[in-house]
Amino acid sequence: MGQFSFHKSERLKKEKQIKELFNKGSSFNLYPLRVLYFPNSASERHQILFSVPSRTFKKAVDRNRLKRRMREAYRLNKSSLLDAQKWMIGLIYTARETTDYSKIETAVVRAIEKLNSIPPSG
RNA sequence: AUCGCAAGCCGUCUUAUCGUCUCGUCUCGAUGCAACUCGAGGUCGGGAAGGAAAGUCCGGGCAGCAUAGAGCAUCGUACUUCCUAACAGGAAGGCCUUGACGUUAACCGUCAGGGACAGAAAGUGCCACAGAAAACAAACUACUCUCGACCGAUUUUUUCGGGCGGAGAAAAGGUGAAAAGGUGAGGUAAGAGCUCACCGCUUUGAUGGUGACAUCAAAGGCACGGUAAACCUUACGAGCUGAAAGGCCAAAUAAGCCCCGAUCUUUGGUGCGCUCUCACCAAGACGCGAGUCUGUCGAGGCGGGUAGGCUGAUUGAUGCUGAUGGCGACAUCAGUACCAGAUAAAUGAUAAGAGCCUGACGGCAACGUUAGGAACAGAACCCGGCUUACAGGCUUGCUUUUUUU
RNA sequence: GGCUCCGUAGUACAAUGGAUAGUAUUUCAGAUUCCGAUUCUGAAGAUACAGGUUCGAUUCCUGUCGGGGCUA
Repeated sequence: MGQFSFHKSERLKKEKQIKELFNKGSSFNLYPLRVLYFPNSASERHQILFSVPSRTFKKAVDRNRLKRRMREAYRLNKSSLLDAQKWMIGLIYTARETTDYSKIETAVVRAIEKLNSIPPSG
């Protein structure tokens, strides 16, 4: 598996895991994103989900484009995420207007740096 | 050539690097006698959003449930004929209507639009304000005198005027969206379809047309205001629920408790929203009885458990090309193609170039340089329509202005 | 994905098809007060949008736009 690939198994799909992430996970804001994280016990890999609220973006085209940009930024930068702790990560787009790819990429890079600075729990 | 309108069609492309989904193929691994099974992968090959994928406004396919018959209710549709699997869709036609042009006193004709276009002489309701009156036509004002008595003038008779009573008639009355056939002539005390001509209306008949309807003729004499996108009537149609439907596999099962209702025979219940017919079903004990207990059936709640995968699901009323039939929507036949299949949801990111559009500069022009822009919008079981959004381009028709022959 | 309901002043609600769209509150101005509050007087402010039916539409019909609710 190449270092820039992004396979299905790296996505967070099970409803139980998603509920666990939203109920027990910690979070921080990093414009234009909000990052949720929680230690992952079910998988050997980091797993991530991307979300754009339909309340703020009514057209499906806009939602899909933002999710694709977030996913692309994570795919190209995920190799810098340390493997000491396996995380479940949720990236939620909270800004009210669309932003271009470069701004999303810098936000994702800073989010990964912040996750690396968190010490692994027990 | 230019400006606008309508209809139809198209609605960016190429390359490089990294990456996603899917089908095939190959390699490796697992189980194994063997694999058609499962998993991982590849310098492998093919494919991957739209004209509206949107809104969810109609109609079907497909699936499950329900289904004894009749009537009613409810919902929908509404000029005619045809197309279609079906439709509130489409085609052709009829009628009404708006505008322009032609000719004119009009009728009429041509062209371009619009029309939810059954029934108002089956019944009910409503018609504000204004107006005499708003719906069985009657009252009021005004009108007339073949009438009556009275008063005044003249005063012999007669004649004139006035109000009162009576009779006639429904023509006039500033309103209003709408005023009870219209115009003209006759007629009359005054008038009136009272009579006549033309127009309109109604009825009947004939002819043409599949039909909506049209044309012609005769008769009736004016009754019949508008509103059905008010209730309603008539005709026709409709069982309900939607892929979170449904099927298979795996996993997990849980009894129990509470509460309400029904239940034992001249009655009650169930069966389709209601009624009728019809069919089917319906316990024991105690007690005179009311009722109580046990049981059965049904609805709800508490409690406890599972919510993962496969299928449905991408070959179809399918697309393209041609021929034939039809005014046309469309149909038939032949050939050819396989063209997304995701499921916390796949098409992206970066860079370069070509073409397109706009502005600026240079140039007579072709064109060049430079800066910017590229719409509406993302499949979610599948089709046929409708509606709405849309940068830019192409074709056809009509129109405005201008030039040449 | 499917079903369903609703759009009236800044806000919460009214209004048989009949014209000036009403009530409360809010805002503004004035009066009262030494200054405020309260109170009084006056003013401003709306039928989501576009068509149609009707003499006349907030109301009836159709289509857009927006919002809410339900649904394993």
